Amino acid sequence: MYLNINQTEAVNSIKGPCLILAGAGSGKTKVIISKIIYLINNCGYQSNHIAALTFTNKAAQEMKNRISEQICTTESKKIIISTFHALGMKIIRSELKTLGMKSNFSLFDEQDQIMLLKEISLKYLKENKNSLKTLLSFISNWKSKLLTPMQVLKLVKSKLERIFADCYKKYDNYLRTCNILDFDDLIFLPTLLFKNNLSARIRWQKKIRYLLVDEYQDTNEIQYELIKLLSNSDNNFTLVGDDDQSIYSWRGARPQNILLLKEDYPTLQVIKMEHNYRSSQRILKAANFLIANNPHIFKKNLFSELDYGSKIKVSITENEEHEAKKVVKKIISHHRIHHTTYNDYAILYRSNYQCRILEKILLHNHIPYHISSSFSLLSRPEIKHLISYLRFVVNPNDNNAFLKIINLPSRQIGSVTLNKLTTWAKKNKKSFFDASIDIELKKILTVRSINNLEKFIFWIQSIINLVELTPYDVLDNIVKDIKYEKWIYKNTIDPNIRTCKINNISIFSKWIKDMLKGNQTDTPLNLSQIITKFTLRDVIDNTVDNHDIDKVQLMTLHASKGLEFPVVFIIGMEEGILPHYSAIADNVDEERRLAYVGITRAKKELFFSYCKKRYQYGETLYPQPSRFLFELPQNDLIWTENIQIKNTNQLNILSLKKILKKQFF
DNA sequence: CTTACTACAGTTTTT
DNA sequence: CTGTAGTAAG
Repeated sequence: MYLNINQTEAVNSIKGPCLILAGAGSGKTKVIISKIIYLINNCGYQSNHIAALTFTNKAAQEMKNRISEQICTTESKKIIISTFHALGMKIIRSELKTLGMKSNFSLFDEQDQIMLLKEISLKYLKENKNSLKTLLSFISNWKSKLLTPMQVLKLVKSKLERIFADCYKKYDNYLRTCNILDFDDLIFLPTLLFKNNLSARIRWQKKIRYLLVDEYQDTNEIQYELIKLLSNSDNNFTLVGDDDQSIYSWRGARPQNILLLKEDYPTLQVIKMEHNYRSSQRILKAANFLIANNPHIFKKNLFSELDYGSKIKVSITENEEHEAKKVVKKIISHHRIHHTTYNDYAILYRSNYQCRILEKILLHNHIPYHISSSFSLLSRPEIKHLISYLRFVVNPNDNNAFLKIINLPSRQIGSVTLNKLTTWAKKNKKSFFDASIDIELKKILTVRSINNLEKFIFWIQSIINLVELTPYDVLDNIVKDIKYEKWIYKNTIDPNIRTCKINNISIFSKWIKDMLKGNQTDTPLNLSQIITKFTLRDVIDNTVDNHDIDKVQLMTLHASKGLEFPVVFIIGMEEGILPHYSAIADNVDEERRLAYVGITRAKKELFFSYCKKRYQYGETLYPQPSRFLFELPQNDLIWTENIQIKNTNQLNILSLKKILKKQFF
């Protein structure tokens, strides 16, 4: 692999802490991969002593793929390449004893968290999904500052904070007693462990002798702490980041971590990579113009030596359907003229819902496309439901799973029975499952309820006894016993959706089969591991081999980070969409970085578009073009029509409503 | 206890 | 507009 001077320096700096400030398209992944190979081949590191961390599964997958092209699979498989959360999971699983945990824990996703918090906060907060989300983010933020409920309770200032802190305490108690973890715990527990337990810390420092972190600007406080704790006395690690691509501050990411690093490690080597190998000069110029409107931590001067390239087009469209049609039409003609492949094209958007209309138009025109959403199959209700069954089988204390499966399919156990059950269980501090087998409870239930409940318990016990079988067989038995297909048949009217759902189930069970097969070298995954992998979305999509099939790529701007495409369309360039309503008042910088990420994905051609008219929730809006369009070098743009910049007093009603809502909240 | 209807809220991004 | 959650009738 050819490397330039800076890249070579970045690869060769293996003694002590090393920070690489890598601009978009400067060969960041290439450097990480080269460095890993260098460590193995030239520096005597064993591959199982190297860990590379990323933030998204997609990035981890990409890195795995690229590294297995370079070295043999047996070696590349030993390298830990995973997300922070997946590494946390690995640490927790191997430190169960030290942590005093049982192996059959459940992992809560956001929906589970909300469900639980709703229950907990019932007394304090009005039923309001918004306040639940706020509460959740408070708890998450506390956890990412390594604060326990007790510590938080001492710190609280306002009344509301006090309520939130109480909820945090209850929430935490609940999780611990039911043997449940949430996403934050996957970082929290290992960090706390390493802080308090030196031998555990040394154990892992010996295991991970060289640490690399991609997208370092996205680390939050606790992740930074974890990196510190994992690095041994020599501080041999490499962090790669770009503050202009920090787009996860809503998840607690702190780009300032880049600055802190210099204070914490005075010997830090800082290497800048400013040569962009991806985009035409014009595209890069546009990106630089845009991002110049943001404050900067480090000065950076990104340059390209490629052709100047063709002009950037801004297409003004009538409405969202017209917009989608224009994009698709452009792809068709471009494809024909330039003899490209379909996967040369990417359509990027701010929010997921924007892809629906595109999907419709693409389908209509028989253009192959692939939507990378955050794993669609696993978010389908029929699959989530099955996962709940599996979760309950592994951890019968998982009350959320219990509630989700108890009456689906209907077992004649309705809200009356469940209310009695849950209140009794709470009063007696038992899990719902333990409560259902308790003789005391039966005194307050009707005979019919008792019978129905006993029938269920008897059955689920028989399934629990199957856990020694393969996870695949467990699932198979559940699906058969609850006559799931029949139930779906009965409850789905549309025959297409019906087949789709039934098909999803077989895909799902095939996945489990594949996961068991794929790991034959190590000990096979158990059911608990499989479920947590699903919850973390840490699965490879085998249903479509995206690399072989030629498809137009559709994804959110967030999902596009780290990828590149010859031709990029960014749609919905409107005030309210990009920048998003919720950010217009206070966080435009991050939206700008988002636009920056989108622009820098493009290698050769870039298209923007926006609608003059848009329908949302049945309302008609007349959005203004995004301010970002005006921040670009106008000489490099071609607008499809002359725009009259309207009086911006004419803020549309919806955005006004949203802004007001936000301020009052 | 289930079904069917009505109202209502909601779309930011990910592990 | 669409999907969900809560309510009233069966």
